[in-house]
Amino acid sequence: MNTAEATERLLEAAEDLFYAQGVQSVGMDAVRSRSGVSLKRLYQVFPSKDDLVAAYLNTRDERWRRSLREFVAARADDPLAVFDWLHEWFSEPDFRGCAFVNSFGEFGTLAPGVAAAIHNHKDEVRAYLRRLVADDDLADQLFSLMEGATVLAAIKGDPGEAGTARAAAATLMAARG
Amino acid sequence: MNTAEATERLLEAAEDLFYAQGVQSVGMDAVRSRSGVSLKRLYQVFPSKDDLVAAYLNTRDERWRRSLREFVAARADDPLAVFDWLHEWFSEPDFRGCAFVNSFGEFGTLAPGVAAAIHNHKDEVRAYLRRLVADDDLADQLFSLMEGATVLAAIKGDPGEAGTARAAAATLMAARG
DNA sequence: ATCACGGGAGAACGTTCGTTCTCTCTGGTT
DNA sequence: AACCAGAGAGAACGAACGTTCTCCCGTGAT
Repeated sequence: MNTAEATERLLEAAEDLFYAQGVQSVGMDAVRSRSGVSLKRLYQVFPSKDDLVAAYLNTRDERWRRSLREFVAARADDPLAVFDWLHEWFSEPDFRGCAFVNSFGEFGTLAPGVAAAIHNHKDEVRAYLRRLVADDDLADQLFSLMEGATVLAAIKGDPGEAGTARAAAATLMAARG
Repeated sequence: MNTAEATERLLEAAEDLFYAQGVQSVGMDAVRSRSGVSLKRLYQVFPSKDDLVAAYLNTRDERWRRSLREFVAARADDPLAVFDWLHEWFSEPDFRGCAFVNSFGEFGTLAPGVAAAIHNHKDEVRAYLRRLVADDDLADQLFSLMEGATVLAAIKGDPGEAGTARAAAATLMAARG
C-alpha cells in the first residue's frame, strides 16, 4: 500500500468515526483498525492526532461545500435550494449535526489547527452565501438560519427544521425584493 | 461545611470549569480544587461525573432562562428584546457559546442524562418563545435565528451576530403582522 | 476521658489513550 | 546468496483520569 492510498483510507476512517462518535472518544487504535493502516504508517502520515483531526475537518469541509454548491447550482442558484439541500442532509441516517460546530464544542479555542479549520469553514460558507444572494446583510441572515436549523435538527433529530428555516428565508428574501 | 453548601460550591466550580474548557477536558480533581470540597464529599453528593455534568446543565438551564425571561419581561415582553439580551450575553468576556450545544458536540447521544438535559433545555426555550409570540411557526423561526446567532457569535467571537438576527427577526415579525 | 464516627487530604488502583519501540518478515539490489 | 530498507503487528511506556481506599484528625456523646 502506498502513501497516497494509506492517506485516503485514514481520512475516510477518521471521518466515519470522528463524525459519528466525536473526536475525543475515538482512539488512534480505532482509526487504525477501521482503516487497516498500521500505527507506524499512521504516524508517518499524520504526526499527531491533532494533525489527523485538522485534515479530517478540511477534507470534510471541501466535500460538504462541493455537495451544497452542486445541488444549488442544479437549481439555477436559487438561494432557497440551500434549505432543500439541508433537508436532504438532515434526513441522512447518520446525520449528527455540523462537524465543525461539534468540534468547537469539544475543543473550544484550545487546539489551534482545529480552530483554524473551523473558522475557515464558516468563512467559506458565508462567502458562498454572499455570492449567492448579492446582499451581504441578507446573506448573513440566511447563514444564521442555516446554522440554527442544523443545530436544532441535530439535537431534536428532526429534519423538519429545514422547512422552518426555508419559510423564514423566503419571507426575508421577499422583504428585500 | 454542610451538604447544601458543598453542593452549591461544587455546582459553581463545575459550571465555571465545564463551560470555559468543555466537560471532557476538566478532571474531577480540578473540580475539587476549585470548589474546595473533598473528593469523598464530591462523590457522596454526585456519585459519578455524569451526575455532576447533568446537574451542571440543569442549573445552568434554569439560571439562563430566568435571566432571559426577566430581561424580556422588563421590556414589555417585546420578542425583539430577546436579541438584545443575546447581544449582552455574547459580549460577556467568557462567552463560549451555548453550553448545551457544546455538550451535544462532546457527547452526542451517548450519555443519557446529558442528552436529556440538552433536550429539556431546548424544549423549554422553544416553549417560552411560543408563549412570547403566540404564533408557533414564527416562534420556531425566531428560535432558529437565536441558535444560529449563538453558534456564529461563539465561533467568530463577534457579538454583532445578535444584530443580524435581530434585523431578520424584525422582518419576520412585520411580515406576519 | 474515651470512643466512635464523619470528614479531609491525598495516595492508590485500574483503565484508557497518545505515542514510541521491538521484533520479525518481505522484497528488491548487488 | 547476502544484505538492507522499509513495513506490519502489536507490546510497551508514560501520562491522565474516574473512582476508591487509607490514614489521620477533630468533634460530640456517654
